[in-house]
Amino acid sequence: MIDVVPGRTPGYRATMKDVAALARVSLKTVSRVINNEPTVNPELVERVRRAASQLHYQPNFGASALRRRDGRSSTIGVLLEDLSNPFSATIYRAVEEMAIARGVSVLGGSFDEDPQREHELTSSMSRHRVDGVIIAPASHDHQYLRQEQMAGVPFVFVDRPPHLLDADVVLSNSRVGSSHAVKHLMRYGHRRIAFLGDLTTIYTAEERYQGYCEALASAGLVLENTLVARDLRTIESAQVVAGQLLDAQDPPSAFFAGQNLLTIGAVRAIRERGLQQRIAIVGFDDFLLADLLEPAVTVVAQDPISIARTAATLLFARLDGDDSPSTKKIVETSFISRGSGEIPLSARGDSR
Amino acid sequence: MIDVVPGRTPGYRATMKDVAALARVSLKTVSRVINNEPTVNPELVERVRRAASQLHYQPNFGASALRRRDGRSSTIGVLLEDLSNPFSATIYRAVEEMAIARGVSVLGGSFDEDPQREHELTSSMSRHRVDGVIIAPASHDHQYLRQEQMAGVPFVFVDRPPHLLDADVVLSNSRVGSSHAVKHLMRYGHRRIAFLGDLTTIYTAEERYQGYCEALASAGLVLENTLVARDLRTIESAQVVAGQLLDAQDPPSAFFAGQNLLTIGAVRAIRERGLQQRIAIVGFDDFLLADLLEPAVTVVAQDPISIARTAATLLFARLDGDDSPSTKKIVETSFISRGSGEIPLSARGDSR
DNA sequence: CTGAAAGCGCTTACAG
DNA sequence: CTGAAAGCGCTTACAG
Repeated sequence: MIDVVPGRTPGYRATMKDVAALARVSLKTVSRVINNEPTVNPELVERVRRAASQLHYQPNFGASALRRRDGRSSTIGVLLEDLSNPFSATIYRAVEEMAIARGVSVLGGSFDEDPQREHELTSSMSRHRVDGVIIAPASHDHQYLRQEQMAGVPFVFVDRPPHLLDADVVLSNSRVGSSHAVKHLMRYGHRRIAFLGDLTTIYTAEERYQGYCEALASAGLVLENTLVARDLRTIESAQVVAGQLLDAQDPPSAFFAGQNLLTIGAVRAIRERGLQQRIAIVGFDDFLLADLLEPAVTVVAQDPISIARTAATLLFARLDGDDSPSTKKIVETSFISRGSGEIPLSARGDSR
Repeated sequence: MIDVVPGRTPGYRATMKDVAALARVSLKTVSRVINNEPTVNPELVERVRRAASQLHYQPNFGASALRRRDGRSSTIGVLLEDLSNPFSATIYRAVEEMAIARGVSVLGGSFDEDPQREHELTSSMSRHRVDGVIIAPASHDHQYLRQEQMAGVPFVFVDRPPHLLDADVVLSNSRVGSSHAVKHLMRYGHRRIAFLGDLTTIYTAEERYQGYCEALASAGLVLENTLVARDLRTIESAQVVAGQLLDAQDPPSAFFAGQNLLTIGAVRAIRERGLQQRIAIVGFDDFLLADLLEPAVTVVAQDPISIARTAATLLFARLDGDDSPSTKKIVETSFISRGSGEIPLSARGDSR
């Protein structure tokens, strides 16, 4: 008798009206109780709660948002490169944590570096009337988001900056971290340092390449194009290309890999050739088990949790009314020496 | 003049009414065009589209769902253990792919094995009126979801079955996969095989333990409690416990680890002691780089993509009206021999 | 402290 | 093929 409401067909959901009827109060009183307005007679509150519970009443966020002044949907969008890669997944999870604490749900999406998909997903977010968006964009022209911004939806960019749009952004210091890594290799005597990079269209991939170039330039080294391979995306492609470099006439003595899958690919190529004690490598982005390989892999580590928290803090501040000028936050990278980056040049050829 | 609508303050969004006024048609005609109803004069279609585009009109899903007969929000919930772990993230991503193809957005959430959080997040999904839910539950009593089901919201369980609720479920064959793994170790002569397991409250952790027990029983071996460690969650805890086992009087000659973090912890403990060529180990769940360790790690691999696709296919079939009895799908595991599971018993102590 | 009326943006059900 | 009216579930704005 408590669970079953007679005369209701399956598919039925209780509404405020039903709760009001059962509690013998007006709709508006139910609304007050559900929204915890303090000015309701405790006895009525009790009656309404009992009725709501009996009918398993769940408020309809959509209907409430429709009429509300602020129109808030209690939903944000988190649109990243690929939620199945650890960097994106960690960011998503850290944002989720802060969102939940505010009673906000998260609509997640992955772009896979496809600008078309970015348009579709942001458009979908707009139709769902999300309250705000955290985005690691795939495209390079974000003017189209202007309308959403003007409609009051804050955007916080992560990992990659907005182009032709004024918005908050949280970035890793990719260039400095990369430059530092390459200088580190040079300190161990390396001069022929190969660079493996992701798609040139990706902001961070370009930054990491620039860091590599700057480090070479600072040592008066000439950039050698034969040692640079870009537009690599997968372990396999990096493995093939690194292998070709190692098999060439004048191979590199060290690698700097601009992304963790590329690092792994290069490590595979090096090990295939039994060169793991002779060829140095530093990777951008840490990865699980990097410390268990032999030698353990030296990396430039990002801090995705800090990036996510910074971004979510910015977003929620905007939602709470902060209308100060847009800001750009830089999250520093850290350098983790583990062995593979500390193989000196002289080791090359030693016991071949 | 195209981007700016005079007299509109920031925060303004065009509605169908605005589009109708600009296109000089009725609201209903705009609705027809937006919903691609075929019975509209092409000239009016054109006028409406132009007006919608000029005003940057984006339909309001919430308002539309409110009035619609089916009440569909074009949203599903995907609630998993932890979206930042690779198993959950892969499932999420594969579901996302299928959802996008249907124009459905995904609300994601993580339970972290907390039943309280499961209640909060499912309740939140209900208030958002999601059309369906894919869930890897943390709790063991799902009667409370009955109301949502009756309201027409299909639930598909993944990785863990529903309890006290009739719903579709997609599971890995954990028990068989585990039993196979342990028998594999026995084939290499091992008799003292340690088990490392996750929380006993987790369905799959229990199944894997049962598989371990069955394999021992099938060989007439007695289960030795000193070789069993459960309720382990992290790399660190597994590393400590595995280390204690290895340092004990009569240490195991092999490990079966019921989860990838536990496998990694055990591998660390084994390597700390320089025993990697003497102690065998098989892990449940594959992980990136398992093949690059020395020896490479033998695992029972799950197929999260297949689990996700099976679950999403079931869910969307339900949304399309399938009301056949609930089904239980089993996704087989596969065994990947890489070396660590093929270390024979005789190797123990050889060169210590 | 409580409630009746209007309206959020849209679709339904109907009339022309 | 097109449109005016009603209503989805709720909150606002107001009156008592």
